[in-house]
Amino acid sequence: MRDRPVVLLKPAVRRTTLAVDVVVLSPRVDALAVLLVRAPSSARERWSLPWDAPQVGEGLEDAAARITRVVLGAAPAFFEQVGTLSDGRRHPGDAEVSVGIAALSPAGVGQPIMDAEWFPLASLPAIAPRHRTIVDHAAAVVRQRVDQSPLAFRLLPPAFTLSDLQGVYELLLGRRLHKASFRRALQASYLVEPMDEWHSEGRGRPAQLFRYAPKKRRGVRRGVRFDLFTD
Amino acid sequence: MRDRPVVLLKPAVRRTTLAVDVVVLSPRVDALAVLLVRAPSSARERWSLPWDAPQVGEGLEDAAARITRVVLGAAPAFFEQVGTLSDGRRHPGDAEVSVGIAALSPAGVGQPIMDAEWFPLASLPAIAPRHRTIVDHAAAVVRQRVDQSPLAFRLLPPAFTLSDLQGVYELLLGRRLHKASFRRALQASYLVEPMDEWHSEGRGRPAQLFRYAPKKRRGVRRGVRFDLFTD
DNA sequence: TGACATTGGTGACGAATTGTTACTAATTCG
DNA sequence: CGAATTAGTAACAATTCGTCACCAATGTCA
Repeated sequence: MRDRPVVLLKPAVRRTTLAVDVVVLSPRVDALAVLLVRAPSSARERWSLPWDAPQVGEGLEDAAARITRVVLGAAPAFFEQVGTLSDGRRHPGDAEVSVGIAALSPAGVGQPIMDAEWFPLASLPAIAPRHRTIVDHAAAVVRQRVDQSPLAFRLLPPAFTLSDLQGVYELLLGRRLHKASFRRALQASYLVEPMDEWHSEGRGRPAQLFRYAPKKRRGVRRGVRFDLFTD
Repeated sequence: MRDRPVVLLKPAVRRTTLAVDVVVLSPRVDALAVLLVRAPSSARERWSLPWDAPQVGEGLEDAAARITRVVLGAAPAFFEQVGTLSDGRRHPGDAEVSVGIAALSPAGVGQPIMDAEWFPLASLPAIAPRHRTIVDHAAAVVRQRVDQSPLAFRLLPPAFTLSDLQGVYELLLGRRLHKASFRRALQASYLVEPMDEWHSEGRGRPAQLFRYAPKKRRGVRRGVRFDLFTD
């Protein structure tokens, strides 16, 4: 055991500079995309995550919603904090502390303002080091939560086909899923309900539309799944 | 779609007051326990979470480690951020923003200082509202991550019996597990390896000691488990 | 000393779940 | 019309899971 400090803890708050950095994620063709904004020409990198300080009395998620509305024109369907950073890495506004927030937005909702653009997660331009860290955390958090939270449904419009849903899961998980298994598991979960509409996309059989409508789950308590460990 | 703002986003950092609030968790007899410190008599509640502001240049987890060392005399085995709060709820130091951090410490490590005490998670004394929120978040995060992360091993000494391990899982999950199933799943996961030591606790057959020694997992990629949804 | 209580540990079997194959259905294209 | 394409499902085999039953090694106590 280590030596005990002689003086007790005398806690005190400290003033610091704070920013909320938002990773807006949306499914694009064949990849998850992140919304970046063009930085002022004085900045070191051309692009950055949308960010701002929370206003006085404004919650962190409220700030994230406001920032997203400004750059996308629509509030995201879902938020999740992905971590608060106070390492020394560079931030575009030189904030000492950054709160990273992932915001999920369905495909086709909103329209980026002139100075904003979607970039596939796998091929981002250069951004400030702290923003890079935040994006990586956001991707990791979303991928890790995808089968514990209805995240996938937040990346789709209210009505969707099961193929759409499977496609989003495949995007998020980064691997192909087997159609029959996917549907059987979904069926058993009572998470969606069929609508009376069909969607025809040109070729092939029209697909039935579903909506996210989770029913009370029967208490399916299972044993420990060590096979789910991620690290 | 909503109206687009006429002015673009002009991001700027804002100065604010920051605190790191630590939820030190450790398994006690039959329950998870939280370490609380006695508050100055001027405070509104008698007890509070250990907290402080991070020093200049000190990372958030580093601050949590320092705070824990002061009150427990030992650094925790594991940290996890459980969320950053900027709601209006009251904080003992009136910080505008709190970073909540869960710190896991094995049973029997360290010794609380005179003004600190363990309380079972289920029967805490009155604490500031924001601290209450942070504790609840910490418990939820730990319970949710327990079968994705080797959290349980961080609540045990380096050598432990399988009954000990099962006990920690039962504490965290809040329900009994079946011995044979638990061991079979653990076996298949290659997370532990047996040592050449046995532990005799008085009555009953002595138990073999194991250590946490995760082997490379064969890529057991499975289908989506909708049955794991927590909300 | 020898039953018995207590805790550790495992084989085995039926039930449930999962991975896969192979099929049917409904549509467009040429 | 038939081929191509996408949607949807029945059914079978392989695997995993929940449980029961049992054996092993120790302390307790009559």
